[in-house]
Amino acid sequence: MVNDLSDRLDTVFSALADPTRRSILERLAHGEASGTDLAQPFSISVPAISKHLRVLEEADLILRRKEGRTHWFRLAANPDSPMRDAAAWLEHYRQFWEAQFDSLDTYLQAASDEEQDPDDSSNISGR
Amino acid sequence: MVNDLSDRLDTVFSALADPTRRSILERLAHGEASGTDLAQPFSISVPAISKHLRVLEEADLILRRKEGRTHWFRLAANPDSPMRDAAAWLEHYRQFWEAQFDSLDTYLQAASDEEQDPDDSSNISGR
DNA sequence: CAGATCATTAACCATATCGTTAAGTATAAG
DNA sequence: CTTATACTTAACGATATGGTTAATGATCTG
Repeated sequence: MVNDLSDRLDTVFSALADPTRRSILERLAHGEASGTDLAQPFSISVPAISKHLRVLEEADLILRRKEGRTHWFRLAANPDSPMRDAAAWLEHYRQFWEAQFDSLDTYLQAASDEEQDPDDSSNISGR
Repeated sequence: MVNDLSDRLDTVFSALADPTRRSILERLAHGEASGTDLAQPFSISVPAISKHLRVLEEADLILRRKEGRTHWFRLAANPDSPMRDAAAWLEHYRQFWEAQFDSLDTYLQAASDEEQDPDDSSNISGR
């Protein structure tokens, strides 16, 4: 099990860096599915899917339940899902990215406001 | 240059799956820095840093500006940054994860009034 | 029991990744 | 011109990743 935040981020980002694994997660967002269900849409072999499922499971992104010979998989939704760590990490940068993206707009808006509203001395940056 | 969404997600998630690269991005969030600046905090060799910078650059996460012999790097903040794709992808799942984490009655309530959480200020999805 | 089904593990291969050291390129400074 | 500085490229090695086929395990079904 992965405990350190940086290790968790490594693990979750690399788990998400594969299109087959992202597809599997998308499928699981619609509900629990068996290994066969999950393998069906792909042209790769069943063992390859099995390995992807293992990667997702070890990243704590999915959970496995065995019922007879069938393995059922579902998204691991819990308060310390590594997905939250990833989302939090990205969110931090999203704010930066949007601030940068908005800066020209904001500048132009501030410049035009200044003509009508000279009282604007506030700092735009939130961080 | 990476164009397909799935390829962009592959590229950005794998770029983010390395702690050194995430550290570099964190450093660059504070402002532009030279290669030397960026290499300084790490115990790895300068060529190793150079490679990480190339990976981030090719993922369109950073931009390079050459001034004499010095290379200056900054975060690539633009409307179609792949970081946005990554954030949007995760955001979709974050909602699912939080919905699952919330209690059953919250789920039932959400199902009955079928409205968005007014507290949710992080909707960045363009779709 | 015998065979079919669901899935994993083993063994292998090709390619990618992350690091190294050594050499090369380009620019600045003495 | 010579040397120092900033950085990249080349060549290499160890390990990881993503796929394959073949074999194995475990459970259901006739």
